Amino acid sequence: MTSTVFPRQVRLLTAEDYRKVFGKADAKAQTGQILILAHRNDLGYARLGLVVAKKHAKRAVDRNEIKRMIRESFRHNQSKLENYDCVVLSRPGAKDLDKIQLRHMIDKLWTRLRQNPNGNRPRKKRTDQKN
RNA sequence: UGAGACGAUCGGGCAGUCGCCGCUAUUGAAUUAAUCGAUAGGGGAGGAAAGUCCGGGCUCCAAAGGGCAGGGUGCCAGAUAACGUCUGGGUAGCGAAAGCUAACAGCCAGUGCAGCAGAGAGUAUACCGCCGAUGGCCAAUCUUGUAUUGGAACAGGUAAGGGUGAAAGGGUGCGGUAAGAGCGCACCGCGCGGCUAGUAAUGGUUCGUGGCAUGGUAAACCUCACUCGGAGCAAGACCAAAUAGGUUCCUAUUGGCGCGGCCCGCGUUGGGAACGGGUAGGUUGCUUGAGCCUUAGAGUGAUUUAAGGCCUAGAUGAAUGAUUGCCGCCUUUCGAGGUGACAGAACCCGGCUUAUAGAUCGUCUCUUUUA
RNA sequence: CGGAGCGUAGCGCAGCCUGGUAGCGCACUUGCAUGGGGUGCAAGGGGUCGUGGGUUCAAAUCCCCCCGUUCCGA
Repeated sequence: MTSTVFPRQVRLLTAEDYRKVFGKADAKAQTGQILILAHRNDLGYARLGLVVAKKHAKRAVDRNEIKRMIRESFRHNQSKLENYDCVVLSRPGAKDLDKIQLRHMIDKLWTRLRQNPNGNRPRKKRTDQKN
């Protein structure tokens, strides 16, 4: 598989796919603005799903912007992500970042997800798994 | 040139690289279909895509005739598929003008409402004031009377003035009167009628007539005129797994259980088949349309007629992006930085409303200033 | 995407239909009762009625436009 294409198979399409990731996250990485949850699949390649809440970014333009940046970043980094199904969630404050900051942040998060799958810094322990 | 009014258009451009979503053509996976790829070509957010405030198309449901109730609209005429939209005209207000704004029908059909203040708030009223002619009261005078003069303000009259209020029942002047009053007259305003211009709203009038009402509120009930069935593409149509369940038939003279002493039989259960409903999911609806552009004709105009040309997003955990260079524009501390504002299609159109950096074009006005 | 509501004091709600005075409970402040607290009694403060227009003499209330927020419908 080439490293920079983004065809249909690498997206999470059904509610079932999302439920698996939310039900049991094998890895995660986060900052104040972005949270990534991941779950291993049997397909041999990584897939991406997006959740950008209307509450966090009021305007449709902002939501599209965030989703496009994440997708673009995933496209360039997907070969490193093995067979993870990733769901990227926005958090309040995501809309206040400009495009460049957002891009750098996500690029770093992929690396962190791979190197440190259980990934929290100890002081920022968040135990609740709701959503 | 400056200030301003109205209308229209645009909403960075070109090229390269890496991606995403439809379409068309060719082609591959044994073959048809479906599906999944490959290559090439061509397309891919807006003027508001927004708010969902109106109106239609389209779809299903209901009814199929009429009325009531309820909602909406509201100067007149026209445009339109339709409208609460638009155009033209009228009236009123604002502005120096170009122009702009107006839910702009009816409270002389009825019912209601108007707190506080104020004397009085709707077939007017009498607090202060004014008058007190007339009828009474008191005093003086001499002519002794149905007298004259003066006084008080009892009855009474009054709507000029003060005061209250958002609003006090035409205005000004003259006459008139005890004081006043449309009580009378003139002018202005108003109502009704006539004549006249206009399709009409409405305007004009050296015409006649009425003394003068007909106060405000209908985004109060209401009256009048016109109009409206309900829901919405998450509508609707089609295909249809797993699991559970329904109907019908077959199978077992050789299954189990129950009814029974036993057989037949019946019920239930097992196995199989068919049928219909239908969830997850999928397909469709889904983009050729009251479409756009150009020219010509009709009309003051909205708009419309004819001819020719064009095809211009169709996603569905939801595409339309990222990056590099040049040009253009803006800021600048001359190193450089930014690329804009409002904002992202979700069945489709016609409007309205709201948000909006900047740029361009056209028509028109002018109290001032310049030529 | 479509369709319904709701915004009033710090919090939860009345008042709106039928226009003139914004009220109730909890909370808050002060005083009294108690040695002190809780509790009780009495008094008091606090509201651009979400925003901006319009109708009206007068708008929380009637009518429009915006802004939040909640709930429905595969």
